[in-house]
Formats: sequence, structure tokens, C-alpha cells
Amino acid sequence: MTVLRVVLRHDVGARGRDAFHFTDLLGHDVVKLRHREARREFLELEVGDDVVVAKNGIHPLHMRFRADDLRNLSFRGAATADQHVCRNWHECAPFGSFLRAMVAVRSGSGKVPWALHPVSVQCPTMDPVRVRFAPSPTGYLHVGGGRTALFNWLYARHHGGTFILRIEDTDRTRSTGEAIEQIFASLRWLGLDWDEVYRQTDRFDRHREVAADLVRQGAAYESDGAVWFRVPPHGVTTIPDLLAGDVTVQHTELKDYVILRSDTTPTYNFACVVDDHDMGITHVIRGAEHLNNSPKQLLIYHVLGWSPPQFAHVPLILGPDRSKLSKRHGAGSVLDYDERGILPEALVNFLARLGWSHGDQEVFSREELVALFDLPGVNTSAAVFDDEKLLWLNHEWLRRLEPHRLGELLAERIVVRGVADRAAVKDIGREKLARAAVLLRERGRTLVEMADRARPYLPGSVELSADAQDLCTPELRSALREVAMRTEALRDPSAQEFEIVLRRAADELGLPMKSLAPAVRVAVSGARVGPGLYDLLAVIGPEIVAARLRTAAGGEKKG
RNA sequence: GUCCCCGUCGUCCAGUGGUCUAGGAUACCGGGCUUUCAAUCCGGCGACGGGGGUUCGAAUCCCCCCGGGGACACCA
Repeated sequence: MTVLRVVLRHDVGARGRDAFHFTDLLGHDVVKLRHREARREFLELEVGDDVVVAKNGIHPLHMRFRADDLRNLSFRGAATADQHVCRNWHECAPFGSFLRAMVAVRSGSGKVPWALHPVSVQCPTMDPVRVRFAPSPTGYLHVGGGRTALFNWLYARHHGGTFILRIEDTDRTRSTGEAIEQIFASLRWLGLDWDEVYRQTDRFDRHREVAADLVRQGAAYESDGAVWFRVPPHGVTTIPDLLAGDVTVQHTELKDYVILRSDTTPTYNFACVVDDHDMGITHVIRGAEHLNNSPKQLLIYHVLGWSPPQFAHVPLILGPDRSKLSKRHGAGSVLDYDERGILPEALVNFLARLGWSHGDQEVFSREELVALFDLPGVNTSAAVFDDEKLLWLNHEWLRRLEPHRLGELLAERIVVRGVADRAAVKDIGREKLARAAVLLRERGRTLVEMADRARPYLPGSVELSADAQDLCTPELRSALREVAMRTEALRDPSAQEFEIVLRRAADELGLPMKSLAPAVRVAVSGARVGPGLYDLLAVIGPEIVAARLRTAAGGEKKG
């Protein structure tokens, strides 16, 4: 048994929102401190001698304090249970079974000073986290689904839990095998590996069996060939959502709904409950569009006597028009981003930051995300997908990649984009590819942009635009010939050596670098803009440089 | 229409009653550096939806309004 100690230091701050609670992962034996007058600065939690969390901690166990449960606490002190503290979630150490806390309390609503009192809370031993991503294979996986998958995956990995992939293919008319393959490919590309995978269609017998139980006990009935769940006519159902807080729905708002279609296949709201239960799901992390389904599902848990998982409905991703991101917003498929030359590292980073944050940090590696991600950092408002920022992040990640790996990605892309064939790419070698990639990535935001500008680094000639040709006056042409000659004398020159050669040539020919440099650049690369000239020349190599200089100097249209 | 959720710069976030003349990022606009572009550095533009409360004090708590979104299927 681990003893945790929560110390409330000082009393500052209030946040009278139901959305902020302390809860354990299973929702068992939880305690909520009334947050009305909640005040506190931070919690300090300890496991044994190790302090495991302070403000904005990153720990796996969310303690939830409920006002009602406070009465069950043993107070060492004179406090009564209906005055207290604390809002905000916080986490305790992993797998604690006992919690001792110091809570700030006061015995009146007036200006009675706060006092610290110790409390003890019995916590159940935590079951390991089991979460699932449950896409419906009716189309490609778009970024909204990708983010839901990511959040689930991160949550599982952060807590050392299990990430389950469940294909929700109960709608046999709309589900396709192709879509399933797409989903697998998308998750693989994002780097979200799953520990278990299920197909709902494989479990129809089980669904029918549970439906029959429901009918037998009168909780469901058959009508017109379908089986309907009977919603209690009165009362309310409250979903304790980890993000939205308690969401209460009147039963009068709900209608009886179909759980088994007339073809005996189960529907979503039913199959989902049976499977989540059977698979031992501890946390249902899904898009906010499902919030309204939760009461229906909770009702089934109740009549079956099953304990429900914890729910966390994550905010939606919106398109530029502020409606839920969907296929009609264009490039929504996860794999489209691959095609656009976006790195999975960048998309993962971007998606994580849409609705989740860790202070002001913007760039996160996968490892950092696993270490830092947790539900308390997730916010509740919908976010607009901003392509510009994605591009910026992609550039950041391009610049962080190991050069040789980037070179390989570039090579692939060069071939795909038809900039050169595989043989030409192979010809320049791994080393040069990496060096070229390093130059290219400074001015390209995607692999596609890089590949499309890679021509100068590949063997063969470059095409000079008419505009570029104009740069080469007769005077410069002879200068280019001179530079070509001097270049040929070089053996594997570095950028510095190229600089010396050019400067000396310019000097001796009485030409300012301002006119020689652009001419050389255009002659060698075909473009007026690009990387630092000497770096460019060094990567391309003296042979090709000299050849291209001579071609340009010769005045032919094609080099 | 009904119910539910949400509401800080154009966009993404920080902010958990005083440290906020509101911070970071992106985008945009100037300037420096440079053979170009990029990177980088410096500077700038730019937000607490509105109204009432509570409080000595509110971006933060409460209420109303407004706005946005989502859900109301034998889709998931």
C-alpha cells in the first residue's frame, strides 16, 4: 500500500466550475471538494519520499473529490465536511491505494480564515488503463479521427496502458475493407501502434445475446422486427465527463432507440457499450460529437449492472468555416498530408497542440508528448485547423531531422515527383543527398517543395530561364569561363575554397561579387534564389559546376 | 425547433481573484544581417463577445443575453 500525501499550500484562487474535479481513474471512491469557495495554490503530492507532482503535474491518477464523499473521510481535526477547497484536477502518484490529504477548510462562509486539515481517502488499486480508438470504416481516416486516435494512444502510452483499435463496422452497407486498410495505413504512418485489434462484426453473437438479456428483463422490446431500448420515462442521467464536468440530461429528451436492427445487427450505441465493457475499457476518449450519446450508453450500463468507464469528450476540430471538420473541407485525410510532404512528426505535434497544451511550448517530440500528455491539459473548446501553422511546424521538424534520414525521404520524394529517376538519385549517393537536403530544408516547408527544387543537385544540366539568361552579359560570360577554369583545378573543394576562388576571380577580373555571384548561381542552379552560393557549389561538386558554367557561358539556350 | 457543449489577438494556446497597461506561437508589417531567398535578430499590428451581479479587487466566480458548434437515424 502506498501512502500519498496531498498538501494544500496557501489558499489562493477559485474556479467554481463543475468541470474541475479530482477523480480517480475508475470513478470509485472518489471525493469532490466543493469548489465554490475553493481556494488553494497547489498540491504537493508524495509517494513515499518522492514528491511526484506539483502544480500542473503530469501524473496518472486523477483524484476526484466529491462533496458528498467528504463525509466518509476521516478528518483528523475539527473540520466538518461541507466546507472546503480545491478545484482543478490534479494527479496523484500511480496506483496508490490510500490517499492522505491536507485540505484547506473553513467553518463559515464569511471571512473566516482557512485552515489546513488532514484527510484520509481510501483509493482503490488502479486497474491499468485500457483505451480504444473506434473508427467506422466508411471512408478514409481524416485528421479529426487522427487526433482522437492520437489522444487515446498518448493516454495509453503515458499511463503504461493498452491501446486498442476497434473497427466499428456494424453498418455493413457502408463499411468497406478498403477503408479498413486506409485506417491501418494512416495509423501506421502517424506512428500510432495498437496493442489489440477487434472487429465489431466478429462479435455480433455476443451483441445479440446481451440484447436478448435486455429483452428478457424488460429493458428492451421488439417492435417491427427491431429491438428497442426502453428509456425510463422520468428522471435524469448524468455523465461525469472528465473534461466537460457533469452533464445532465433529462430522460424526456431521450427517445427509445434501436439496439438491434431488423437484420439483427447491433447499432452503435449498443455495440459500443457491450464491447467497451467486455474489453475492459477504462476510459472512453472520443470526439465531443458523442457527448449526446453518452446518456443513452450509460443507461445500458445501468440496467446491465455494469460499471461504466470514465468519459472524456475532446473538443471538435473545425474547418476554416468553423463547422466540424469533414471531408467537404478538402484535404482531410491523414494520408493526404503524407502526399503533401508533411512529416508525421509534424502532424502529430500539430494535432496534439490542437486542444492540448503544456504551457507555452509549441514543439514536442513524440517522446515528450508521451511523457507530458494527460487529460488535465486538454481544453474544452473547439479549434480551427490552421494550415499555415502546420506548415511552420513541418519546417521546424524538417530542420530537426537527421540529415541522412532526411536525404532518404528527399530521394523518395524526388522520384515520386518525377524530378529525376531512381538511377539519377542513386547516382549522387547518400552523402550528397544528405548535404543537399540540409540546404534545401532551410527554404522549403514540405518535402514536396524540397523535391521540386532539387534539380540543381542532380547530375545533368539545368534549364536556364530567359530571365536567367539575361543575367549573363558578355562580360560575365567570360568571367564564368574563367571561374569554370579555376574550378576545374580544384579537388573536392569545400564551400570555403569556393568562396576564395570566386572572390579572387571577381577581384582579378574587376567585377563586384554583386554581379558575379548571381550569374554563377543562375548558371549553376538555373534559379536566382537558393542557398548560400558557396554551399551550393560545394554540394554540387566542381565537375558539374564547371560544366554548367561553360554551358551558360557558351550562350546556348539549354545547358 | 429542442437539448447539450463552447466563447482570450485572424488562427492555435497560456492564464485557475490582485503579479494582466493580458504572455507565447503562427500569420502579417517594418528594420538589421546577406550575392539572392530562407534562417536568424530587433521592432510593430492585434484579443478577454455584451450586460448585470459577487468582491476592496474579475479574463478568472454567479446570472441573463448574444454568438459559434454539436446532437436529435434500423450512421458511427
